Amino acid sequence: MNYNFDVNKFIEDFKNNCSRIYEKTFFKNEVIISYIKKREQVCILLEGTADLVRYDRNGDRIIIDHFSKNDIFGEVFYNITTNNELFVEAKQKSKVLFFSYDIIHTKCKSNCKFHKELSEYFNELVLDKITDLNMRIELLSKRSIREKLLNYFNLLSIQKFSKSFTIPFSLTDLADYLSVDRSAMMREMKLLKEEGIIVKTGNRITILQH
Amino acid sequence: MNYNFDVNKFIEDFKNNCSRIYEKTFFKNEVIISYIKKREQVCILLEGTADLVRYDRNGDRIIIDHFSKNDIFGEVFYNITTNNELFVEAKQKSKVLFFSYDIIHTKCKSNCKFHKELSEYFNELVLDKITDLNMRIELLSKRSIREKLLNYFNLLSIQKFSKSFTIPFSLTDLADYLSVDRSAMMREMKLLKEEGIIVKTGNRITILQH
DNA sequence: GAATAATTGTTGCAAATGCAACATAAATAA
DNA sequence: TTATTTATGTTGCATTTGCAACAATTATTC
Repeated sequence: MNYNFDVNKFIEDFKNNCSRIYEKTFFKNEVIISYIKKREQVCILLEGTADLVRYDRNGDRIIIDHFSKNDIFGEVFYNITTNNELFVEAKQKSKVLFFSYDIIHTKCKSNCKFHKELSEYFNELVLDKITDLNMRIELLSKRSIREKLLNYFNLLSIQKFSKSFTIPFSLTDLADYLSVDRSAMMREMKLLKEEGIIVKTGNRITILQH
Repeated sequence: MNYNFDVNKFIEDFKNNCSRIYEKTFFKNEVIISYIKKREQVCILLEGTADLVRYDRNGDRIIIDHFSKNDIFGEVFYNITTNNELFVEAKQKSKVLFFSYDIIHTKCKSNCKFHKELSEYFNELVLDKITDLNMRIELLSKRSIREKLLNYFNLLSIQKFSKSFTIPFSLTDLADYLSVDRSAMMREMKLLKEEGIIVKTGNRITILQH
């Protein structure tokens, strides 16, 4: 998406002027942020990919969200009610922008223009986030593994403007994302292949009919 | 939740001053808004309850979201990609505030203070919305009907500050909301009762252990 | 480059879920 | 009030899904 907004220039200016925003790089499997009650940190993913993960009391891992460039995350968007740890983990080398939620809608002392820009940019990102979450809810609402897969493939296809695409997860992670058993998901993929609905070579999928 | 903000007074002032915002009352089963691509309507539910509903290509009804007082909804939050109609339906007599998304972040000609207030209030509501959506995603991620029910009951219990509460849905709708078969859900509720985990009389639940 | 770890792929079997069909109770309309 | 619709509650059976255990392939580390 194009926000008509030069993030990198903006960040440089902001960092020079504001000092309440900072950037950090993370490597694969590092924890970017662990959600803590009452703090109000917000992050924007500038580069890389990351997952919001929880291990629930059965030991099941849930991938609650999957982030890529320009996605926002942080504890402001979450009501922390249980004790189960909730954290965002880098899936590859990632650059992340950190700031506190309150700087977005309050002016800084110097009344700098960067706050205004961040605020506007942030609003766009928030709308995108809500849209993504709604799509994910529809995905999880599908009643069968088959429907979840087909729906997910369809979303990727629309995103990539093509009937062929690579799944941006490992299949193990995809199963956690769709909230189904991995082996059952593999079985269903096999059936979809056998029925001529998709072509699958490794993590690359082509939709033939839908 | 308390936003330290007098919505009703605000609305009166706004309607008198701005004319780009209006309020309407709906009765049970009436369609409040049908989501249309490219339009950018936003609604705030002032009174009553309503559901965001879709019928998918299998004829299954999905309750994508359930709204009560102060919830926001509208097509800005949705990417309309399929042809399946998507609409919000009043579940009881409801009062709804309508306006276009663009009025929130642009000043009106008279530079009135209401825009500023609406903008601030709106930001609070947006955060709440994201929090709700995230909770719902976790709920739908639960791997079994039992886990979904217990998780949902737990949320209600926290919301109502009590181990006893009334389910704000019909059980038929709750099944659609949790995205499970109604009879299977009833069976699971029965088991939870028999195992002494909950007490259930009609739509009233008491959690005994969890 | 060999050893180790992680991911993909497969299958039998048990358990959970959905489907269908129905009975009963409650709410709504005539 | 009575009739009609809608919601709740129940059960047998078929299907789907999850679990467990393993083989094969691909990445990663030493």
